Amino acid sequence: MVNIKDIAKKAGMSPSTVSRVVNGKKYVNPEKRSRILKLIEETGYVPNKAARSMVLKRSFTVGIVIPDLFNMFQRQLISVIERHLETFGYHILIFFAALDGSGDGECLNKIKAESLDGIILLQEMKLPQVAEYLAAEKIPAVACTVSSGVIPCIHVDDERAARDAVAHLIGLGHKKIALIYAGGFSWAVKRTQGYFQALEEAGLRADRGRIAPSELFSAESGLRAAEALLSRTRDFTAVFAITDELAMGAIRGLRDAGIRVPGDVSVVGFDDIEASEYLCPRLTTIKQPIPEMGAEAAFFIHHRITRPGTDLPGKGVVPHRLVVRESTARPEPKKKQKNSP
Amino acid sequence: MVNIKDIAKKAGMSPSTVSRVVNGKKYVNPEKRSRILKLIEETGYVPNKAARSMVLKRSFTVGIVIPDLFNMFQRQLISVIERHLETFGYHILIFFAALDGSGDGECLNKIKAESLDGIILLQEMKLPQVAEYLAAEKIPAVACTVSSGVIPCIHVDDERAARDAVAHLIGLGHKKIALIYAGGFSWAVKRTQGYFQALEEAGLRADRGRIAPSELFSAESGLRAAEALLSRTRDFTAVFAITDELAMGAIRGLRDAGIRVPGDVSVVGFDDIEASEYLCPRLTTIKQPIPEMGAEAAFFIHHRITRPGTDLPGKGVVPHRLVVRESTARPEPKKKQKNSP
DNA sequence: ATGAAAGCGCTAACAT
DNA sequence: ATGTTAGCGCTTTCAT
Repeated sequence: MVNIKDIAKKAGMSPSTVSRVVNGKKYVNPEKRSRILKLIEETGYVPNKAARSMVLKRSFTVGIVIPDLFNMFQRQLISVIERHLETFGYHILIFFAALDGSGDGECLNKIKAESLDGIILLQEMKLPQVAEYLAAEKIPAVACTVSSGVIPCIHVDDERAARDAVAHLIGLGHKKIALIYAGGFSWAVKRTQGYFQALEEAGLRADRGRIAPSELFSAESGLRAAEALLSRTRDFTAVFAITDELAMGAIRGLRDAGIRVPGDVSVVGFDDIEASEYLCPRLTTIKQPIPEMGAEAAFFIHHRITRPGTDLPGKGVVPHRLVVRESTARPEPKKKQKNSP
Repeated sequence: MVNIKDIAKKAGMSPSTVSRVVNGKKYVNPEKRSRILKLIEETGYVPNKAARSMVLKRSFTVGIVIPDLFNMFQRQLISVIERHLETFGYHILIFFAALDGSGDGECLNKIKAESLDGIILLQEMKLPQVAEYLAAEKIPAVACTVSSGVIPCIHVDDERAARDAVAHLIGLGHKKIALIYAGGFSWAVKRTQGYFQALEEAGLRADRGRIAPSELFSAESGLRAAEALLSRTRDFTAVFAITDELAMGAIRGLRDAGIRVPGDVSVVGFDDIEASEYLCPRLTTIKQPIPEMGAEAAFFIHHRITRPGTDLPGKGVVPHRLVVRESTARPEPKKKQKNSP
């Protein structure tokens, strides 16, 4: 690999001069500059990042911590963040952390070793040392969708959004609304709280039998949850799944059981992932503005790196939106037709 | 940030000793070792990666080059690769490259700056310099699903698989089979070739009017392609889409036009992404063994890094499999019922 | 405007 | 078994 000394030697100048050229500093003779530039071009020289980051004490990379089992929404979000960060000239290092926090310590060590310029959390780190380290080293951090102590967070109002989703169902006339949820994230508990609130506000009581826990956040897991729910009761006309992926599995489970969606049962999801629009029926859901969230997270980190001390503009709460598609409808007047004749 | 000298000073020893402990070398007094270990524990010391990689001339990171517009299949693949590489102790640096190769040069520079230990290509780099650089620097490289000159590649036999997919349709009795495709990748052209071959083998002639190009590989783009196809002709009973995502959009387009799938038109995809099983109807498709492919790519890179000179075992061709689900069926006997009465 | 020299944190000869 | 030293590639004073 060609290095700065090689260039200097070929140009008959010192490494300092080459460095100045590379970094666009002033005080260098235009002729020499162009000669060096040509040499760089010819040799394909690129400064070694490790050396650079060692002396500069900046790594030009920002870390993203994500759950090891990340769902589609998170995947989309990561992709957006990466693209933006890339634009700002950062590299992205991905750190996987177990959902249960068991790998937090190890993850922290990896983070420490990198001397990151900034970090974005898509995963809640339970380990207090993480926040402590970040604070002590003054490493800019933002969380996105997850809350992590004092670290600023970009997110929708999950509780309110979930309430909106369930309220939509109630508004349609549903009274018996099932819930499919999974745990492990603060947003997940907020969403289930939103469900209960909506019920309460409407004077409906939550029936424990209609609450179906899912082990993970995968579609398959949602399918299992729906099956379990169905094996227990069929006395509901709507389902709120706290993520689209869960809803995706739930719809499958419902249909497999011969239940029409939304004919017999309406389904609402949360996230609005790409696939939701291609399900059948198209999924009614809460849209999280992924592009905005990702852009904001990336921008904020960049801003804090280049101009430290800046605060997150506003509270970091981005607007959600109920997207009504085809998976929700009014409940059918009477299920048992014995009244009609 | 605490460094090796700090530890050495606190322990009253030299940095070398600390280094030996950290790297698990022999020849260090057990007592001193444990004292140092305790210090490391207390201070939370972690060796600086930049410094380490500078002297070792290894970065402990492998790069993954992916298309800037990566599809769901690629996303799943990346995720598998990352997990495996992580297991081997590598960090993963993601490089985005434009589909058209316009960013290849810039991308190469970034790669150069990193002194990567290895690189995995999920994107075809058109720029010859990339392969040259990799060869010159003896940086292990594997491609996955894409072919890139002499770089070994892990992939299914795309042409044959596509042929199998279309042959399945033909076997069902279909004679008028449409194609939805997009370009930019060698696998994409192989798949379309497979389509033509299957037709030819069956003595069917390919009708240009039934070939629908899609701009991108997104579901939305597939939807558009289906709409365009439909606006031109309805004279087909089956569709082969060269990716599941395209198929996903195509099914949507078909259904929106009041066409039943598979009642009126059968659809086959390619990839078998997660969502395929949750579509309606469940998508019949060619399964690429993502877990195996990812594992193999990661393993190969690790092997080449640790024991250079090793060759890719076999040709790197992994088996595909036709997964028959619900989106394909025999064509209905006669569309126009004027014959039946 | 340019070069010499120091130093970033670490490892690996080389001494001892 | 342990310490001393040099050096990885770069940037940055500090001289000149």
